[in-house]
Amino acid sequence: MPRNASSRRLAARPAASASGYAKSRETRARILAAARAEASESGFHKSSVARIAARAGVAIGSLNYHFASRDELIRELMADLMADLMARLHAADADTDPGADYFARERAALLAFLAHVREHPELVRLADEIKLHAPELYRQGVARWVARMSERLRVGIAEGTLRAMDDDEIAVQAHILLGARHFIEQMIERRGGPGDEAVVDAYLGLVRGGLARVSGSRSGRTR
Amino acid sequence: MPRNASSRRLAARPAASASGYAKSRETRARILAAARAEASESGFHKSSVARIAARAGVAIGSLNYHFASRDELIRELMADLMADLMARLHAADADTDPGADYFARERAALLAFLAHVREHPELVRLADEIKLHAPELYRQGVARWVARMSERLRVGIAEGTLRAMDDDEIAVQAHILLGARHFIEQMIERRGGPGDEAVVDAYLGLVRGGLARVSGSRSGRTR
Amino acid sequence: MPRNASSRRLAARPAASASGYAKSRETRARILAAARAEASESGFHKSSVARIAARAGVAIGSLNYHFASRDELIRELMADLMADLMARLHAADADTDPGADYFARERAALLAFLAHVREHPELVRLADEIKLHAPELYRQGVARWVARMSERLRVGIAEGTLRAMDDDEIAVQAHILLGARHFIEQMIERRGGPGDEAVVDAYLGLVRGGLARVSGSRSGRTR
Amino acid sequence: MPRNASSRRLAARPAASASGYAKSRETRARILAAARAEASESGFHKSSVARIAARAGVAIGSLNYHFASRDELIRELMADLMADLMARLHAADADTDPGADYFARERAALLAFLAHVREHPELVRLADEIKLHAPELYRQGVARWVARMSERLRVGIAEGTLRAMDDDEIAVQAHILLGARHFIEQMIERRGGPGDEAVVDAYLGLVRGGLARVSGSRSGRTR
DNA sequence: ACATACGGGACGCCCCGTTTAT
DNA sequence: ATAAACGGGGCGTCCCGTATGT
Repeated sequence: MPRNASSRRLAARPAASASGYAKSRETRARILAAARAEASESGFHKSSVARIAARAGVAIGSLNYHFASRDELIRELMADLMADLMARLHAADADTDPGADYFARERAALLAFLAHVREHPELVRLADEIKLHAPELYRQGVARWVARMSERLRVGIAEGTLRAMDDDEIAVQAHILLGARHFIEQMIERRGGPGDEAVVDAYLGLVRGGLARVSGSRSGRTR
Repeated sequence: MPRNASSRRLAARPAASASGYAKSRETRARILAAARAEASESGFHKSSVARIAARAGVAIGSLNYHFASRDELIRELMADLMADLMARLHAADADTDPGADYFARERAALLAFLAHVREHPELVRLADEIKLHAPELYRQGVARWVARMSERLRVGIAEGTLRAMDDDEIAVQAHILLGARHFIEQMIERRGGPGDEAVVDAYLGLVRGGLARVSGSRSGRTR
Repeated sequence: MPRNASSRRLAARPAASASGYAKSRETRARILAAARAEASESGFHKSSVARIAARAGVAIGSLNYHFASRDELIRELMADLMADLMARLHAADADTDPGADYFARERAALLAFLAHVREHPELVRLADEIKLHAPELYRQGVARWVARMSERLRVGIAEGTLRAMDDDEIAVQAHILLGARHFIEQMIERRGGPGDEAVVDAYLGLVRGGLARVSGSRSGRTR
Repeated sequence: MPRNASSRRLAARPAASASGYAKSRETRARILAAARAEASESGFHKSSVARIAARAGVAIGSLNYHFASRDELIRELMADLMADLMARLHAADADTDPGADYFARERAALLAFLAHVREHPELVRLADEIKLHAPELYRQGVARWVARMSERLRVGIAEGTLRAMDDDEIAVQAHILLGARHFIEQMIERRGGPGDEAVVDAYLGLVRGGLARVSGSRSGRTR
């Protein structure tokens, strides 16, 4: 009587990668693209396999052929998205003028990042969903991001732009800077608020010199 | 969150508030409590009315009697949670020594907040879920939070602890500080990382004096 | 992400019996009747909940309200069928003339049983399916059946119609007689074969005197 | 068993037998073996083509290449199993001492049969499944079995061990004996019951002399 | 008024046997 | 002989509306 008793995993499914068949890869890609489109519109958790299949123009069974389950598909999609996001940040860093100092580099990267987010506003929501539904994946992305930022902080210190910090403080600051960025996304959604540049400059003002009033007789704001 | 868009209105239901009947209020409260418990364990979107009813020990129909729909119940629950969170932050602020300066007050409030989050770790996840499923609600909470923090920044400026800022910059800084807090939650989840105090102090170090190396004749880290 | 992770059992469902609501009982009965009709036509394993619901004239959701799952419904149906079958056999026994001897009683009961099977030919198939899909249930039925037949064998011995047997042999003989009955069902399906009475008499001939040739002039059990 | 009734015929497929290609025959055999293993573990109706293919280590399409459909594969498998079972019984008969009388021969054959069933307990269940899903096949097997047993009854009569019977009674008795065997399988599953020999002897006791009490000096059939 | 019992469908996912392309 | 794609159901879950007490 038990209908789902055994549930042994079925073997047959493509080698998950590098299947020699061009068509297969293309279909797989089409499915992933459709899933991404769906998720962008309605979020991951609303993306039913039926809708994804319909949008991809394939039969529902094909999803099951290429992905063991909806979860696996969604998870792969999430991983892809995180990877894209990381790659994008990477690229933003790489484009910055190597002659500039830490703050200038940071400014350029930040603006590039904001521009990207503006072009793909769904990314913010999707990232939040990843945080919710696949925390490890999200944590992983954060870890990589933090590692990268820590590295840049170290460069800033080495070149004399930033004050000295030990490793622990570097890690903490990297996290905090990330948090700030995280919220910048939100802030720029406000209609009619200050533009990207004003926001970024305010942020960099904080990072550069803090908020404390400079004591002593004269000014000397660092900038 | 909205599960189906129809939402035809139905006739009889209690005046939604201030029903004079004690039993009714109690049942309503039991349902909300059960829903909160469910959501804490499995998140809002997994909290089915059936499970909530079972946990509350009432019939499934009672939910529909007291709340027009699952969505309305969830929404009310979310609002409650946000209110609680705000109240908590309020309280944290109120407890701080009024004689201290901005940074000292901020430190105390931040530690109190972290302690609260540590005691109720589900709050972080639930807040994220609210952000996802009821963005306006979340935005609302953020707005209040930012307003509060802006006010405190102004106090700090007035008392001479913080440097002068115009309204726009105050708003931006308030958002950024919020973002930092937001991420602090994440960071303290790291096993074996630095303790709460170290994190908070690093954060305050950034806020106080920034990260730039202090040029000029003498060093003088601001701290 | 996991969709079916927890699967905690949901509370709400009728008290399974003696619900005060007449309508409920009737619906439940209608569902069971529809399921029985379906199973009679196509067997248990082909009876989909959709078809049963359609035949019963209720919505699919109602099945789930009255029965936790298809399995539970089918199982209850199987139990009912076994109970019916047992009751039928009981009745057949009860109807027999108490003055007759063991063989006469057995003959009457057997013919009654065969008549019942002829009227409800699906019973045989369904019993086989029960044996396959719910062996414990089947075993249970067999146990009761054997107990009953053992009792009758004892009566036959006590009244002097049957030879003496110890308990072990009684049990074995009861099983064997059951097996014979079991096959009688098959045999009478043969088109154009001997009629029920001939079959039963041949069977009783075996049970009475065995197949061994009566050696010598008089009796002489071969053994 | 028939899963969908369409069964449109398709073109190319091996000549179904005697394909000259060694590899082909071997693959076919591997598939059948895998199917038999699957069925032994989980029964025919749970044996999905996917699982069979996985177990056989061939692509899922190969099944359809070698067998027109799942049904055909299962059917062939069932036929094989029945043939094996018949062969086994044949062998059991052949091994018996030709000098012995009917009862002794029967005893030996029965014990051999029981031993075989004990070694391959899945056979009972599979036979039941065949009965359910492919009744004609089962009927066929039964017919052959009965023919064989009738033949042996005739031999027993001819040699003077059994009493005289006309053809009809022989057929009926053969069926009944078969039924008894059928149930013996069940009985020996009982834990702690009497051993095989005791069961067989009780059975033969019944067959030999019946259950009626031998009255007085002379016979006195009760009826 | 309050609470419950009952019934109704709409999806959701996944599995299955099969047919086209390679 | 395989890989890839197909579409049909299967079952379970869910939220809601209505009828029915109390």
